[in-house]
Amino acid sequence: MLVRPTEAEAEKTAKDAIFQRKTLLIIGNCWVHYLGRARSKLEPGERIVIIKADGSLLVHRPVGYEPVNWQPPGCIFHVQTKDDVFEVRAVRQKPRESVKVFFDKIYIISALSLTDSGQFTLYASEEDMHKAILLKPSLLEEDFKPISYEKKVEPGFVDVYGVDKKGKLVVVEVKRKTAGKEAALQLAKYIDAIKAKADREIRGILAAPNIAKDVQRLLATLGLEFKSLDPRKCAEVLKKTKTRKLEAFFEDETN
Amino acid sequence: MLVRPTEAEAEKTAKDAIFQRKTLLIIGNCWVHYLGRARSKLEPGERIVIIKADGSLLVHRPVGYEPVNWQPPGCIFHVQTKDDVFEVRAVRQKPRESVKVFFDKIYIISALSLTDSGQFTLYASEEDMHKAILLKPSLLEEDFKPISYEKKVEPGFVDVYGVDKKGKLVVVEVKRKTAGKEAALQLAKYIDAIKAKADREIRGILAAPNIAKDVQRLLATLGLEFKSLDPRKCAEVLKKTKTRKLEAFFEDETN
DNA sequence: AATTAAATTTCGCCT
DNA sequence: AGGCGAAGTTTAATT
Repeated sequence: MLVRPTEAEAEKTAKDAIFQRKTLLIIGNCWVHYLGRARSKLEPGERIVIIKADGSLLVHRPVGYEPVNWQPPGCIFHVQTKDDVFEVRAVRQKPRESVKVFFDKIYIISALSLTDSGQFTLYASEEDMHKAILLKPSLLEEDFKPISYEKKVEPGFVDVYGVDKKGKLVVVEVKRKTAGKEAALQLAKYIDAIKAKADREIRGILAAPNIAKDVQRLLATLGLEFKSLDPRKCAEVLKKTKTRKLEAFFEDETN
Repeated sequence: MLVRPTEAEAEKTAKDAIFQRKTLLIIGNCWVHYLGRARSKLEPGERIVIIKADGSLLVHRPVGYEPVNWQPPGCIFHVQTKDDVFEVRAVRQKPRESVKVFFDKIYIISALSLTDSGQFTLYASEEDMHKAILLKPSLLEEDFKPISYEKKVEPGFVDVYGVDKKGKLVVVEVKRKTAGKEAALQLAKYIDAIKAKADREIRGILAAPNIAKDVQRLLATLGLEFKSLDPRKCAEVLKKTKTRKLEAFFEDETN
């Protein structure tokens, strides 16, 4: 790690770090040009720039969650110094775009060998909610029997598909947060598509923690139903139920 | 900036930085718990953690564009050391959620006073506006058919050149900002030049986000037309249009 | 405050 | 490689 390096030192550090696939951290005064899907210009200021081993680049201002400029993984980097300005260029193909970062002052440059094999787990995703319904169909309603999962029905994929206690077909659209009108419309779209093929009566259920204000009315208009479903409760169901059970379910599905 | 600080040093640095609204950078071995809209757990590994002046938090692994854990702006931070573990907790209200980062090794901790007032502009240049018209001629008017682009016509270059639905020649002058009288005069000059060669009736259209007050009258006098054209709308057209198409346009410029 | 729509969205899964 | 949908999406604009 170097504090207040010369351009030459910075250039060598950067080139070595990129070549050795280390994480490169640069803090300094810079300006940025981006050209690709759009085009942008960032006037000079002090920022944190990170270049990762996978070829991604981040330019972070002192405020904001999002990087002001960036490049997704897979870039090729070019480093050079010209007229006392240290330049890093990250070029991506497909889509063709480039980010150029120009430094006139570098406060810190550091090549880091970070080791990170730690597992990341996220609980209570929408997919978890699908699985929870499969494991415990009563979450949706009594005597609901799931038939398939993420079934393709032409406009896209039905989240959960099954029959109710009267044997009527049920299509379920699951949302992990407050369902907006797009969820209701998506469900309606699926139901229309299925009706067009099999001319049967079908129930459509929108399952989500809750629904936006006007959507209740929209659902009624479309002849659809709403069922409150809590993602946390789903996560608990998954946690309690042995993984084996889920595996067993999917085995049956695939055979 | 401290290298390999003790927990006590780290704690003091962190507390001071947060209190003084500096940017705090911590690199070390950590694990992370998140609880809020969802729930997540990240096992130990070496990462870069950034706490910004606006109360946002980022945990970056050595790969990936996105932070593995984060907190949007507006958090309240708590720092403490317990059992040789240095902990930073970021709490957000609405929605209520918290991220806890636990360090057992800190390689670098740095409190940065970054000054960044540089303007960021994401823009459609005048050239982008030309391209947008080529991609979607209806931006100018229905059934407009572009013929050429930046065509040389002696006094200079015509921005866009085409025919309208009646087959009449159309010369378009594009301006990214409010068009002044010089734009109108320039357009008139091009049209005169073309008329001198091919003795045909020609429409002249000045396309810009808007025009200065007097210029409307000048245009009428010169027998020219004005068409409101929003650069941002042009940028959207470019963005929406197939990336492949865009690549072709940008290919020459991204190097 | 809620909600709708866009983002240089990114990311993952599947055809 | 392309297409679709989810995301702890975030963010800006609109109601």
